[in-house]
Amino acid sequence: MADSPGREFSPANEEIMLATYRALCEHGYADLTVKRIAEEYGKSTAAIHYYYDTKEELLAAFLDYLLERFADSIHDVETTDPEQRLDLLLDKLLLEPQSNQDLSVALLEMRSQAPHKEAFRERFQQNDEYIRYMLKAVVNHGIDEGEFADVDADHVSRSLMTIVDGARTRAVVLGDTAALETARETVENYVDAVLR
Amino acid sequence: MADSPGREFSPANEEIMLATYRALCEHGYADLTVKRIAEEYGKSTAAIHYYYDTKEELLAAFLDYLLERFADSIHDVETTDPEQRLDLLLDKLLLEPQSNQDLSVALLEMRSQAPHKEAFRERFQQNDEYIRYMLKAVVNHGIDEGEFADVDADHVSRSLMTIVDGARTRAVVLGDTAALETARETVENYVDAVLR
DNA sequence: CCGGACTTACTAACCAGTAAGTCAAAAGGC
DNA sequence: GCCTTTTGACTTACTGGTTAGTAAGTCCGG
Repeated sequence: MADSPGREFSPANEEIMLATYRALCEHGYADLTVKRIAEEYGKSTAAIHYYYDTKEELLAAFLDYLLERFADSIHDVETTDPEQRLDLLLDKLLLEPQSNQDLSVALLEMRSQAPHKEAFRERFQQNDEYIRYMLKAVVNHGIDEGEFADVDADHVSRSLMTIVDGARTRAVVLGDTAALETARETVENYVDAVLR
Repeated sequence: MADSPGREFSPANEEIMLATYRALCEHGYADLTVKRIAEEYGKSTAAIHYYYDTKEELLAAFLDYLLERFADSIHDVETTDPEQRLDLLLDKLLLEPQSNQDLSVALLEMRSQAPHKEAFRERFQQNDEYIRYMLKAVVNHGIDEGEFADVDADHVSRSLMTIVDGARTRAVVLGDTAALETARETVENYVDAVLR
């Protein structure tokens, strides 16, 4: 699961990913051009096309880069006590995005392109599946230990992700900076009511 | 509150709104051009510019058109019993979008542009405020009648909208056709747990 | 002297918006 | 009731700007 294609990651590649990241935060996805990425990269647009034939290919690679890092940071939650572990996971999902508003904006723009771009859709689906898998695991663990009520872990984790996605969407669309914290409470209420 | 600017709605204007609607559903927001709207309209691009100086102005008018219609359909929920009325409102919010997937896709694309386009942001904010106002009203009504527990109606309505927005986002981004129905259950659980 | 990592210069396509002209129907004068 | 003029609703043709992607050449390290 580490890296899917064989090519990945000369140092130049990593620099292009970082340049794409900066260009994306600065201009948003809708105004993200190869030229702007090249400017952040400090070279010509043809230098970008030397590594990536098309813009689409570059952006697919960038999504891999970004989502893999996010999945890794989720994976690093080490606490094993279900109660505590679920709390930490929800913190990661809901309080992390506050640290980079520009990225959240760009990510929603990219997410909204999923219906039109299969490469995007696949990656967002895979990422969502992975996070829900982690949530299901901790919920089932809690059930086994007798800490949580005997619920449908799949349904609960879908509900949690719905609240997470809703909060992220509202934070971006409405500029509601409190949306994530509010949702952190909502999700706590929900967990209290359903799991305990 | 009926119509804000003075100009609105010669029959030609209405036809352009419908043409924009069709072009948007067919091509998505990212690929929405004046030319494509003109094709749906059956006239030249200059015919569009005869009525709207800029594309931005046209799209702002279109959002007014669309969101006003949606607000009207929410307004038409007539039941007064709080329990039943809340159910009907949530049905409208969560089961309506299933009927037009293409529009849902385009709307999320437009929502994701809110941080970059003030005209969009204002309109989505106003729409959200109106819907939350309706939800708050019914929750407070239920509290007054002794049907609901004495909760913070503002917080509850924000939570409900977070679930609604999350479900819509997931339906579009992940192509999860069951997301809205799943969220309908989630929201029912939440209402049960918090209000009763 | 060869090949990887570029650069400069270009193309073809597309975009929003404009300028100038067309045409039918309404308005106005008598 | 007829002629003329104006005006509203366009069309065709165009502009300047931007885009992703390409072709051909350059330079430097091994």
